[in-house]
Amino acid sequence: MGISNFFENYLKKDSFFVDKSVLLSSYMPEEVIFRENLIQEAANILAPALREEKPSNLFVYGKTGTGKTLSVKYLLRTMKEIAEKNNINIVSIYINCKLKRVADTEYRLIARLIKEFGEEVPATGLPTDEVYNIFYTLLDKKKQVVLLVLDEIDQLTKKIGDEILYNLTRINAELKNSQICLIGISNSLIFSENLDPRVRSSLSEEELIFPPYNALQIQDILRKRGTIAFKEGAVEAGLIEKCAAYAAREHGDVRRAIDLLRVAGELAERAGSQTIPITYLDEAERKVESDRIINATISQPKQFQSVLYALLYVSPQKKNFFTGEIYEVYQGVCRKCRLNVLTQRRVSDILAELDMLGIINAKIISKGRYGRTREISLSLEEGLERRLREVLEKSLGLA
DNA sequence: AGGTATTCACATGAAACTATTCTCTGAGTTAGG
DNA sequence: TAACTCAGAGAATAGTTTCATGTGAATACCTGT
Repeated sequence: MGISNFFENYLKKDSFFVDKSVLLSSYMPEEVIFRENLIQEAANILAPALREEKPSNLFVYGKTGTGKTLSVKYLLRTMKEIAEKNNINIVSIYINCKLKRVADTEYRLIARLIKEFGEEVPATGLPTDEVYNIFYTLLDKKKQVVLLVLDEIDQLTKKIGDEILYNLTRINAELKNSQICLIGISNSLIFSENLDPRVRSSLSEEELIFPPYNALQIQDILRKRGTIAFKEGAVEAGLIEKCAAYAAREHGDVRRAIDLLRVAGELAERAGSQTIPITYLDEAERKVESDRIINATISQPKQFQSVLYALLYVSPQKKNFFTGEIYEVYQGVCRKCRLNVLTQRRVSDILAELDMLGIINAKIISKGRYGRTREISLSLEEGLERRLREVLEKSLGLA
């Protein structure tokens, strides 16, 4: 009874959210503000595609949340509209190379491309060059310009090297009808430095760098989205400013700022408030962070989790630990939950991964005569640490 | 004292291995004509 | 004889092991004063 009452009330209670989707990362605004110049430049580069000529390959650099993906998608969308209106055959394909089990290997990337052309290819079992051949013939069936966007391309090469990129750049030579133009998006500014020179030169014929937004720009963006997302007057004075300041502090990441605003809204709504007070921002920040860590953790394999559990297990007693110490504890954890014990080599890698994910802080230090190791410290909030421990105990089947 | 050589406890890299999931191929089997 | 079945070969992938090499600075060991 209580529950159905709750739902009734929930429906009646009018929310200050008008359109929450505006604050999700999937949202595509009508206009991309503060990026007009860069978009114009990119447009100049890609425009030949409208004349069915191959544009130069383009590379887009910039930190997370600087509007790279959004701008490129926006540009492609407009180009597509124009192309359709004028009966020009342009195919644009957007692929995020980071997506696990979708496009994070050579085989899967090509398989994904084939799928974009409407054919299916099995997830495994076929030799890679077979898949390449299918892709070639598919691509060359009719005359067209293909704009291929590879987002987070640095992740791809980090994982499997730059051979695919080399193959992709060479495709054009083999095609009779079609032309393929690569647009790479990378978070890392130094990405192309450790690339095969041949690939580098042909891949980054043109480059664009997206600088971070400053606090004022972030404010404007937040305000713009806020007015669509919330009812008027829902946002308390200073909220946007503080939210922007938080994000600007971290290299001007707008995505983060928008997340923060949304979560603060959700928290306020849940608390039954009519407006979003500034005070919710801190909690929102904490929630965003802990959700990120919990999610990252539960999607990892058991062995990974037990290493983390070992860390959490000793953390109340000490502040800093070394790899060797953790390995000792980890072995105990494995025995308890009947996992086979991995080598120290592997555990070392797992610790490095935990560092990458920002769950632990690890620094390689030399203790002189007493060797060289990682100095690890756990800097999680009390509440999160407890929650994480519970999650892990459950997942590992510990009482 | 000042200089250098060792040495520790791992880090980091590369290659190879394992288990799983999947395809393709072709031999053997079946059933209908 | 065409259709079907099913085992075996071969791929891709994630996670791991094995082997090999690298490394920063506290200490041990000199050396000449």
